[in-house]
Amino acid sequence: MRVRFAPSPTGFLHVGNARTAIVNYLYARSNNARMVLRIEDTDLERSTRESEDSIFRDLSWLGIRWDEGPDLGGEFGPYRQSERFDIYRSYTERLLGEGNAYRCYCTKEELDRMKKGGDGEAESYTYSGRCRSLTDDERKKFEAEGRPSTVRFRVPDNVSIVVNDRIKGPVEFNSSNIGGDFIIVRSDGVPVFNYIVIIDDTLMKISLVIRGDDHLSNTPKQLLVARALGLSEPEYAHLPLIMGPDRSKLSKRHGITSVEMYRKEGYLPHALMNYMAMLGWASESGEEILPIEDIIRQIDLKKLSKNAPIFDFQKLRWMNGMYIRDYPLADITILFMPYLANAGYNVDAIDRTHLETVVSILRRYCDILSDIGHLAGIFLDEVCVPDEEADAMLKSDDGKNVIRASRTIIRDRLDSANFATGLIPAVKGATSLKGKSFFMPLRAIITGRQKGPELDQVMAVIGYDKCKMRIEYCHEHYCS
RNA sequence: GUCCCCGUCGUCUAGUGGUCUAGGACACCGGGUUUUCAUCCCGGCAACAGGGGUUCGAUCCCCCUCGGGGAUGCCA
Repeated sequence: MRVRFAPSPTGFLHVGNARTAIVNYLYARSNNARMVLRIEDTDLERSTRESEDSIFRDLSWLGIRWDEGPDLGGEFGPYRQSERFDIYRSYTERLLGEGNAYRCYCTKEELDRMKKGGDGEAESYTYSGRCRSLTDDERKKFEAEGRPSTVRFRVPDNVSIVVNDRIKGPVEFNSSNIGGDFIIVRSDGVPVFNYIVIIDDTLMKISLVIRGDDHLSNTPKQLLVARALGLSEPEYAHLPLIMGPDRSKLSKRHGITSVEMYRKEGYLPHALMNYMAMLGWASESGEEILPIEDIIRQIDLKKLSKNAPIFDFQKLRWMNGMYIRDYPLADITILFMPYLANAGYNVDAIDRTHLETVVSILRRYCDILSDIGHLAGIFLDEVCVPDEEADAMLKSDDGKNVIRASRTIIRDRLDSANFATGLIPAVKGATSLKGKSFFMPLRAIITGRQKGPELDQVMAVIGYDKCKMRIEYCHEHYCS
């Protein structure tokens, strides 16, 4: 059994394509199938090697592994369509020779005119078939004029084509309404997708094509080509497209859509894969967060939803947070380090055990790794410059009272051994404040914020010196 | 326009001719824990698109309508 993922390298890996890749991968793992990575780079203008590299990197980051591809080779290569033109050429000659294809000399301008003329219904246009039955003389005349030509596939009349889709069930098309004779080779000699995709799928012995729903309507064209060429036909499974909140195809204007951006913002690959697997599928138990291995064990094409799901950014975020909280502490600490570095901390200089303690407290506040950036200061900064809320609190009478009392007490009555447990009751007694009017100012002094982890926990971690320094800082700024 | 696909809480889904007073999760709202916030725990709100059939009985099967999406490229 063999499956394939066939991206075109014309940009970053989009989450929609990523889901196709993920389902292919999960299916392959679950059925012990080989996974082929094929690069569909026949759009010479838009395809770039950089895109290809970034797609490889993003797939790898997600944890997707393939068995054959441009980077690994394999017995059915080459795996870039741009390196297979000779193969396609021989098929084109056969099609031409057997009358299943013909040269079309219509220019773009002529085609445009045909579209606009007629009924005025540009939308319902199908190629008129003007060049379908050119005489030898007419053909020679066009050639003599030096007219460039495309190659069109001769679509037979009124033939029923049934796609036995593993997700949708049988879908019937009639050859008479798939848009007429379609171009299979451009005037510059480069073959087009709808033509060569089926050649590659059969040559690469793909048994099941799992791809996006947007290809379903094109499948009859591909099947017709296969029949004309006598090629075997793969099975198909068309995945519903992922939608944006407005129910149109998910795109940039809906939010982040590139896998690369999710990686950079601090989503975990397992969380992303788990979420994407849940988009259109449910586990037997109804659990939504489960190890990839369990998903592989349970996944079943028949259980995939036929509805096009809306991508729920919020739920992905939530799920990522769950992963962050469940991760082994030592590992998640390492994953947080680049984000701490990015926020300006010299992570290598910080004791690892201390860092793990900080992370163990702060990860409860993080849905994505980058969230730690604005929280780390509570533990890692020397002094915490109060934010707007904290500033207002510290300017109040209660605020100043607490600052003064804290300063006196930590300087004169406490040391590093007893301050963490002693400061709160001592200052409370000295100010005779209680409840929020006591804790909120103290929190503002120690952390510069009005919310965050429990104060005694913070103090125990930052230590006497840092605590004292922060109190002195506030005294200087608010009481003098 | 034409062809094709799809319609269960706001969202992702479970369910299948009676066990459905339709289950779970996110979001939202309320409560508890936290003298804060978040985490965590408990509770609540909320859906079978509409209309016809078939049937003793339809969310489930069939048809129509409506709604959404995709295709209709010398893009993939």
